[in-house]
Amino acid sequence: MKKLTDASTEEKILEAAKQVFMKYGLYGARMQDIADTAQINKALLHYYFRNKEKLFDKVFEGALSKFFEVMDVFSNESLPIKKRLFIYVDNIIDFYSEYPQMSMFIIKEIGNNPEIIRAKILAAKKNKTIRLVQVLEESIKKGEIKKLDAAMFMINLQSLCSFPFLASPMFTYSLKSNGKDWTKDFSTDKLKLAVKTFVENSITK
Amino acid sequence: MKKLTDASTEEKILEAAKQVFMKYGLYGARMQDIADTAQINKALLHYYFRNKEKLFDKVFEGALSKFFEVMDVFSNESLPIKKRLFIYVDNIIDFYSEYPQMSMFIIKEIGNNPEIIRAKILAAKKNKTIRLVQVLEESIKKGEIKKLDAAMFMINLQSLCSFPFLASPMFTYSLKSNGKDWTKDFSTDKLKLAVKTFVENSITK
DNA sequence: GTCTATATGGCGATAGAC
DNA sequence: GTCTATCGCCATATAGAC
Repeated sequence: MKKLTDASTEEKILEAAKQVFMKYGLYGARMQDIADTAQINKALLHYYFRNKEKLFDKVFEGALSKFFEVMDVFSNESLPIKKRLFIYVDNIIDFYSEYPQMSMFIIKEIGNNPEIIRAKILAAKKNKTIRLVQVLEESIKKGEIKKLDAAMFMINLQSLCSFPFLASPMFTYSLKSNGKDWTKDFSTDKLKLAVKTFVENSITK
Repeated sequence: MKKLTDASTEEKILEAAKQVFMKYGLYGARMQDIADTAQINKALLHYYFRNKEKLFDKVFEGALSKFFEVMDVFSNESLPIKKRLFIYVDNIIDFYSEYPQMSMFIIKEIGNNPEIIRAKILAAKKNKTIRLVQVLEESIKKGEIKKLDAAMFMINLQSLCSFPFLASPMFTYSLKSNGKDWTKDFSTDKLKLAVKTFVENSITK
């Protein structure tokens, strides 16, 4: 979490908005809450970003471009598939620990107005081409990955990396009921390890 | 989706509420939307269920008891761990294909008011005791599952089974961009197979 | 640019006729 | 039980002083 005191008003707002939107979602988030977090007046939010939706979009755009940076590892053809997958797992989990609700946002936004999202994504990814599924297909053909549909492999991978961040309230709850303290036990390092274990077991080399 | 025309007003409301709450969540859902879906007047919602929260609770209770029925397979001590895991995967995926937004539903409710949820869960699961984590721990000790934190194994499992239903708009979108037709290709059977493949690879026997 | 005060609108909830 | 009309709150958004 960035310090909010030594930044420009605009930066303070964006950082506060990121925190609050990520915690409560677009509808659950309150402009007053964002203003309080940024330690500025509520009217300033509208001065800088006109309205709630535009402010949300700014946060969303920032997240998207980071997302595509992370995906870029799959365009590095020189690395072996296992190495690329492991780097991807590390990077995407770091990304989600900064934007825990990001996958839910993308999901909802895509469901609501796919054309707008398509434009935003095209703008964010610029010249980068994401070929995750193609890369996986080639690896499966070459026998580097155990026989499994490439699309399903990708879905499994995304599930393993995304869901724990969405579901952390549930795990906190259910593990506490089992006498575990999730907040104390959980770390992104543990998650990275767990995901890599599952992924590695489904790869031959 | 049940037919709404040939049902009692109370049933029509509950079915409509289920649909709308599932789609938009507690805060995102609009009473007017529920009334329109049920094809009745908004005031009737309050006549039958007093307020929004109580209506939501009714929907939630129905969901919870179904959920615990599925979890019950882990209390069957006579089956080997692999068999239990596979049955669980089949059942939970069938459950989510009927209630695709259920995990998000539970996650949000737990995040908002955990104490109330704790009471509801205790009421719903009645005499049933869920020991998923304990069962996994024992299996890891016995060497039936490759060395991995039991809690993390459970999280991986939940991720694999839940996330694809939450994220189906995203996969539809991204696979379409790759020239695949997800809606045509995807089936719960494929997902069951993919999850079992990942799980099996992380089990020794 | 930043603030206080206020307008505007949406939504949950209620009153009361039928 | 079902409806129309309306209340009251709260969150977004704006006006206008400084």
